[in-house]
Amino acid sequence: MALEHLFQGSALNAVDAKGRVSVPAFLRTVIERRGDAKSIVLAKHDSFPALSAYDPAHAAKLHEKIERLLEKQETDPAAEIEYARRTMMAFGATEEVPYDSSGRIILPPMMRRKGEIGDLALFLGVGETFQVWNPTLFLADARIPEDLKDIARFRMEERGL
Amino acid sequence: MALEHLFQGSALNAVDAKGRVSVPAFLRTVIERRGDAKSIVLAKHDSFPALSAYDPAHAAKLHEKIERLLEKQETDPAAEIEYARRTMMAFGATEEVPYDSSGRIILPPMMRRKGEIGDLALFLGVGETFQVWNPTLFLADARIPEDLKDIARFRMEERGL
DNA sequence: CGAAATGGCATGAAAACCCATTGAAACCCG
DNA sequence: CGGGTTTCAATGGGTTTTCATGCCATTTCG
Repeated sequence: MALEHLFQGSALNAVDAKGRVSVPAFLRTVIERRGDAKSIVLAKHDSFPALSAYDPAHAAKLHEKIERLLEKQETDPAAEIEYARRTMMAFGATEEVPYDSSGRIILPPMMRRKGEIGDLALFLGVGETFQVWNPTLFLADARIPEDLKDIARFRMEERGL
Repeated sequence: MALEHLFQGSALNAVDAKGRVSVPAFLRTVIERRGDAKSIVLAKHDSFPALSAYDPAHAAKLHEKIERLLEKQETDPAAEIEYARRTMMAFGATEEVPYDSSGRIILPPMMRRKGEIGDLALFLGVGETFQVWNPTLFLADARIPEDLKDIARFRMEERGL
């Protein structure tokens, strides 16, 4: 996977009264290089109080991965439940949201709650996916390296906060 | 298989006095991208007290899957019974229902009973298919991950329940 | 004729769309 | 290298469209 197809970088954008946020342009270009969809898939992050996001093409790959797991043990009833759980999480617990011509999505209320996003959204590219954080929670999380927090602090100062 | 052809997302819709429900628009668009039918096939879910649903074109794939299961265990007589059971379920115990111009289906009474659907229907996209749940049963099922239940709870709060 | 099924229309809320502004970054060119 | 200009990203606001759903008209069938 070439670097042009990996998500990287950070940005701090405003969430407006309608719940709209601009997806940073540098993330959109990656999305559109990885496929031709102008939308992102949002999910609750597995371990952080934040959202995990990726392009639709990546979601399709996730699906194939799950399908292959099933093929290996399709007669086992316990495996069927496990398969059901995974597909439910991968697809039921996610939302695909298109961005408009100016690159904005509307943060679905459910995702906004799950990620505890207020009126600021910190975007963080992490390779195959990117994350969306409430910057305050990011700074408060003990598991986040200090150098990364410095970046968040810088982004906040940039806008006078 | 691209994401444009996979079911994902969730919604909680009302079942009216006549047993009609709107199939969420984001599921209908997938149905109509996978074929040109404006209908869905309903079946009792294999392992959950819920309904499993898919587009008519998907029924053929289900059949192939059952065939493959049979070939793996041809010599086992119990497997033959299992095959017969699955075939009967896959085709006999299903109903195809069209949705009207406003996207509504009439939940067949039998399916409504099988899925124990009351006056609320929780739709959950899970890739190749989607599920229709009584949200109360969904919340009560020990096999469902807590993160998914949060979604159901949110959908209920959204409509003030 | 009455009850139930079905199709079409009306409404309110939410989402998609369009245009305008601002401020910063990229660019150009002497 | 510097000053001016152009481009583009982020954001605000208003308008149109779509969706879910209630309601009513029409049909169907016992």
